[in-house]
Amino acid sequence: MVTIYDVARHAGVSAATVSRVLNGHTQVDPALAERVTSSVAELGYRRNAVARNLRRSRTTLWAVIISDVENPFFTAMVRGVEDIALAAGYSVVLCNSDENPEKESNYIAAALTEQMAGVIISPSSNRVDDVKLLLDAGCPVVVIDRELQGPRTDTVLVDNEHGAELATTHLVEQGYRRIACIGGPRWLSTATSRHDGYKRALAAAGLPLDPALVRFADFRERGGYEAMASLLDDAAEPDALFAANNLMTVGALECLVQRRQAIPSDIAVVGFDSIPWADLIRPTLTTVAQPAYEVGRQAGQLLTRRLAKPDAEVTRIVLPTELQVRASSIRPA
Amino acid sequence: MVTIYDVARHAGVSAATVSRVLNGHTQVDPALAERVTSSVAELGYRRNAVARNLRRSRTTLWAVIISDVENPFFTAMVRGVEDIALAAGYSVVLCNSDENPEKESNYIAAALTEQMAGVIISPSSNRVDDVKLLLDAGCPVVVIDRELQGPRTDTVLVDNEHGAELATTHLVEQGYRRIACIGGPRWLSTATSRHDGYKRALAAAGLPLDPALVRFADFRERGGYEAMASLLDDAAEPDALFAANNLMTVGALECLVQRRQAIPSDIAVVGFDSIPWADLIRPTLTTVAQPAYEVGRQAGQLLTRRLAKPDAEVTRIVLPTELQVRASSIRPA
DNA sequence: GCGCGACGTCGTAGATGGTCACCACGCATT
DNA sequence: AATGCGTGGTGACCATCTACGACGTCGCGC
Repeated sequence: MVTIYDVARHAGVSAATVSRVLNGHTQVDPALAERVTSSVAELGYRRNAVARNLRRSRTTLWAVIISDVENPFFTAMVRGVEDIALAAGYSVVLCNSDENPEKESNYIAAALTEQMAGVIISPSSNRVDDVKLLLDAGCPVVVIDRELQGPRTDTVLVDNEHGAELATTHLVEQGYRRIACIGGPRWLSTATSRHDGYKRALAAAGLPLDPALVRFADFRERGGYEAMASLLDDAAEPDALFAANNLMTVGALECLVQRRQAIPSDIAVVGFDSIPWADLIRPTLTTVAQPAYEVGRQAGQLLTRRLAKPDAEVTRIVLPTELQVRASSIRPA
Repeated sequence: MVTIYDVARHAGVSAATVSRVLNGHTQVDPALAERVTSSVAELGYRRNAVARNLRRSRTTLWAVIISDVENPFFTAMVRGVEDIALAAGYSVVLCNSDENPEKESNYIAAALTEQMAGVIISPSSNRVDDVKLLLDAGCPVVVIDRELQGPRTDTVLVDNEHGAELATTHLVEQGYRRIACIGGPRWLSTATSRHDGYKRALAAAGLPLDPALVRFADFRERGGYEAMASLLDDAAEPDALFAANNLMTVGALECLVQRRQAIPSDIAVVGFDSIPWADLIRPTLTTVAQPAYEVGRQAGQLLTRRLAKPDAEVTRIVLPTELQVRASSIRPA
């Protein structure tokens, strides 16, 4: 392994000078700099980031802890973060907590011991302690997608309540009256906000809130499937469904297809968060679209800003959602 | 920041003893160990991984460089790698090269300067030099999904040629005669193997290989869409389509839907690599399924093995593919 | 013309936080 | 008393960065 000393010896200068040339903050005699750069090339030197990080006691890594790599929403978001990070000279370490608080804790611990420059996280739980740990250690944190009670951190969210309200109101306007809701885990702000939007729309329309039409699942495909099955089995007799995230929507659809329920004539469906290739599904699917990529970009920008100015005031960004009406929610004439 | 020396002082032992307790290779007096662990807890000490990595001149990070985070095939694969890595005490750093050789080079350079323990890569290009760099630096590499000419590395592939042959033969058996092929970038082994399988099946059936029925695209949705449009516009008049990856299949389907081509009566479709929720697409889609998660697992196992035994002989694993027949390729009576 | 101060450039050396080879010491066994 | 093993401490080392000081040059003022 060729070190900075080898380069120094080869170029006939001190290691400090090599370091200065490499980092370029300080002025160095151009002739020496030239000798250094050519020595670097000749020896094939590449600096040891580990040693560098130790000495500077910071790294150029961002940990992005997401709750599900297989959810297209999160991968799109990661792309947004990535683009900002790269432009700002950071690298992204993607960590998949899998909606598992245990794994999440581990990744947070890793971010600390690895001295990551910053963390972007979509929390799987409400365990605030872990995030506190990061903040106490002076590690900037941006919370995305899900709000966290307690610690004051930069946050990027979407307007969940409004989106859910739009979706439910749309179903009401189409003439549906027994609108079921498959919600997410009650400890996640996204789940409660979307459920609130659903309730608010019902109230605004003067419709009763029937507990028999509500299920809470886990934001995953399997959970959506089972919730739908339970709605059908318990004879709740919904004429429409609002599902609070993309994967649960897919699960519910699979259940409906399997049970030969026609959409939207037997039951209409609106999902929250788009699913890829929604156009290919038959009938095409009405969804509340969220700007996933943009959420990632904004989070990245918030993090770069905080790294530059640690004392900047805490920001909370709420991006709009949009109802995209397709065939699955249009009441047949 | 609390260091190992603070712990040592607090526990009344030397730093070496603290280190030994933390790492646990050597025997330490249980009484001392107890004092150390309680001091660690009391002071909230967490070891500095950067310093540790520097001293040991190795890390516990794997770089997984994939060519597209938004392709479900790769995310499923990453899950497989992750499960193995975690069990073996490593963490996964996910890097998205985006089919861009430039980005890929950057990530490889980062893997080197960051002293990553190993690299798992699905190459976006045939630039062998970068991979050579890793190998020369003694960094173990596992190549996945796409074969690389030249450097002898552990490799995990699927049986692309056979899968493509199965798909094409299936279309032939259904009575289709003008079977189009949308292939991938010619410099990727997956693309050429799948194209070879297509050609072989045609030859076996005694069908001519009509260049007017073949397009080469980029393994992305947009590319598939444009290739399909070109096939239709140039009056190649295919009665069936074999598309060489999942995203291009989706693109082609979108084009067909838009042009009101009925599947499979106007044109039958078989895709390579499953797409999520294929059951919800109408008609349901016939695909060649690959064991994505298993590819990741095997790659992870190969990497752990090589880390344990650097001189183990180079392994090349080829996993089977399987044709899953659904509605899109069944010729109407 | 000379002296002095300022500035720019470069080298020396210490610091970063852990790990581990090596050594020392104590106690038990022969 | 000598040997050996188990245990714990000392200090070198990993590769880099950077504060500080030294040295040389240049300009300005007397």
